[in-house]
Amino acid sequence: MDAETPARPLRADARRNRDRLVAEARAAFAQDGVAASLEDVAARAGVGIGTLYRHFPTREALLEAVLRERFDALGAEARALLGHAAPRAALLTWARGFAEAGTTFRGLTAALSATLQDETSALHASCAAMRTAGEALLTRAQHGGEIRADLTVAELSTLVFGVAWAHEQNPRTGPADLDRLLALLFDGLTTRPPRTPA
Amino acid sequence: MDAETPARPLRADARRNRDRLVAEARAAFAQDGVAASLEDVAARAGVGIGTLYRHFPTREALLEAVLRERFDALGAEARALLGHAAPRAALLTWARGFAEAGTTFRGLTAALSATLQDETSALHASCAAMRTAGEALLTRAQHGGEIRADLTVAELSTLVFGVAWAHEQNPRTGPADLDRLLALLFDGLTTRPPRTPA
DNA sequence: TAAGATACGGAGGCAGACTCCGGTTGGCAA
DNA sequence: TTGCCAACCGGAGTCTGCCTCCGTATCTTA
Repeated sequence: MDAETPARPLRADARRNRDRLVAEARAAFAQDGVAASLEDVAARAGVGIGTLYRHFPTREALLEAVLRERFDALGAEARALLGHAAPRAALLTWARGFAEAGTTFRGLTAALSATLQDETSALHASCAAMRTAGEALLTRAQHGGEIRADLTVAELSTLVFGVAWAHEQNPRTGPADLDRLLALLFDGLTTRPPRTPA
Repeated sequence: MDAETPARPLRADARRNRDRLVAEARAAFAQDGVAASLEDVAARAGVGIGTLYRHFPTREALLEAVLRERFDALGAEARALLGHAAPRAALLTWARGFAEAGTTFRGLTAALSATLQDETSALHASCAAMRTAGEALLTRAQHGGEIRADLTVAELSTLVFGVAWAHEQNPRTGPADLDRLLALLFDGLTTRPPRTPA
């Protein structure tokens, strides 16, 4: 599970190439979305396409390497939120982080959503900690009576990703719009006395 | 708005080929999703790829032809729902139809969402009536006090498409799951006394 | 410094989008 | 019925990107 310490350390040139590939992939994904040309990534990094594929057999593997740091941070943040006094607010904060992570690159939500179905994918494993922490936050908020008890983690993730994706589709929106959509999701579309902020 | 009556009627062979292309495209999209190979569509229809591109310059144009009937029916249904006694239930019914239309073919929600941003696209025009009818339904439900007054049509469409997309991502789900997700969206995730069905 | 394990690179095969233009044909006028 | 030509057809060709394979180059270690 720790790609940083394989049985044998990488040769110096291999290590160098791998690092440059990750850096250039990040730039390419940011510019062109997750569908960026891998040949272009290799060219930017000054290596051949064969080298890219040796290090990262699939696009998802490369994506995972690029996102690893972000995911780790989000998992840690989620665990920290468990100590937070307000369960519902903590869950909402986690959901926002989850949604934002999914919109880092254009098309990322779709890629994540697809690979999360596939338990053999590198991205799946990489997300697991983040989701597990989310589950704990959800359970706590439900025990506190602030979030409906019939909601499952799967449903919550699905909805949050759906909102993140929908937000990503509209090029004219900003972070405030994502907050607004998440608030609508949490509060619902129906008129009822607003819950006082937790 | 009426692509069926151009300045000059199509020549008999052209008409025949166009009809076969639409029929085969529907089958191919149903089988392989909206990313189905257009060369394959042309082959199934027994015409050259050039013929396909002459009739439908873009994948969206072909998609529009395939979906036209469905969209027209949904617009009509939405207008009929305006006479419905229960505004909130009527809006929810429309939302479900909207979401279901978006999941007819795998990948359709994404395609629709993308082209709806582009006012020059054929799909955009084709959806306009459907969305306009939805706006009327929303306004009515808001005037009745059943749906929060601060919700815009744009937000509602975004959220419904987000839910439809998220539902489509999970291959293990059925129509009942879509209903459940839409119910969560309408009612919200927060615990409050449930609204009595309108 | 030499051997061999490790890594590199890009040619090449494949697939699908889209264009272009020589050849074909349906439909109308005489 | 015939002849004409605008309208239409078809698929070869070009381009882009994915991914594999293997001869060559480089690093590491003894």
